[in-house]
Amino acid sequence: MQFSTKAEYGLRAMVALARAYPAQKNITEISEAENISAKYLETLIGKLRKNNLVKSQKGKSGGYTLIKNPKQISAGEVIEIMEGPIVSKCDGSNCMKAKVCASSLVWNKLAFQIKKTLFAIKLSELI
Amino acid sequence: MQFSTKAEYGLRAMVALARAYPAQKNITEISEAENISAKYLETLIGKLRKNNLVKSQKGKSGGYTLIKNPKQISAGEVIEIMEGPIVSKCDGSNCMKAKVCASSLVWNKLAFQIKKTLFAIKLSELI
DNA sequence: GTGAATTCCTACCATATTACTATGCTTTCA
DNA sequence: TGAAAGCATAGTAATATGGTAGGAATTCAC
Repeated sequence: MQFSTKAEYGLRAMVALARAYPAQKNITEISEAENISAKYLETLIGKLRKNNLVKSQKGKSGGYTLIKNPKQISAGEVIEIMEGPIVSKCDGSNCMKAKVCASSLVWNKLAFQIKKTLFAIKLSELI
Repeated sequence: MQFSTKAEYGLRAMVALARAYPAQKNITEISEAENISAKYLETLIGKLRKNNLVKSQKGKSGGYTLIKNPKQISAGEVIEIMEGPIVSKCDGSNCMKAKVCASSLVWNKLAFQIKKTLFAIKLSELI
């Protein structure tokens, strides 16, 4: 039940950008400040850009900026983008033979609580 | 952020044993009822035995029984055994260079909520 | 307008994990 | 005594993880 470094790195990069907001930061600055491989971070931050959490400026003196105010971006948004949807299990196909899918109650409760927790945390609180 | 089938299968097996409690069930019975590969389940249930959640009776007419009452066993116990500890991130070694480890707040809050949720659900509620 | 600094794109790669399967031994009861 | 159960260990195909490599495209400072 570990989260991958993708979620962690993505979140840390977003917080770094939140600190600079509304100014921009480039990959080198973020990767050095956060001690994350620059090349890897480059591919990760691409996901955040494609999902409209950050915008980029190309070319010399380019970099990245948050698209929204840090108050409007939640940890849940970031983590879902980096890791995919939260706890989607037991759609029925796995446990059709069991009369009642006993474990679905667990996954549903859990997914609800995780989402509630993560979407309540805004980047502005993490600066 | 998916849970593996190990957690799911382990939980379903435990619920199946809870239904039978205090009688025993064998691998074939559980695997057929839950539609889980018998051989795979055998290795999974071994973990539950080594962690003292179930006891086994060997030999002909053998099988497995819960060691405690279903009211005394939580989903959290089962899932931690099957998947390892819940959300242990950010021990400091990853993010020492950042002045404050911004993401640790997220993982700590999250781990707390996940544990609270999972340890509050008892097998007796899932029957 | 040239060059350096930056992002963007795609492919590759080593390792670990997952979800099994296979084989065979050991134990126990009918 | 033999069949039915659990126990132990190893193998394996597919996928995910956590990167690296190389270079193309863009943009700004000069």
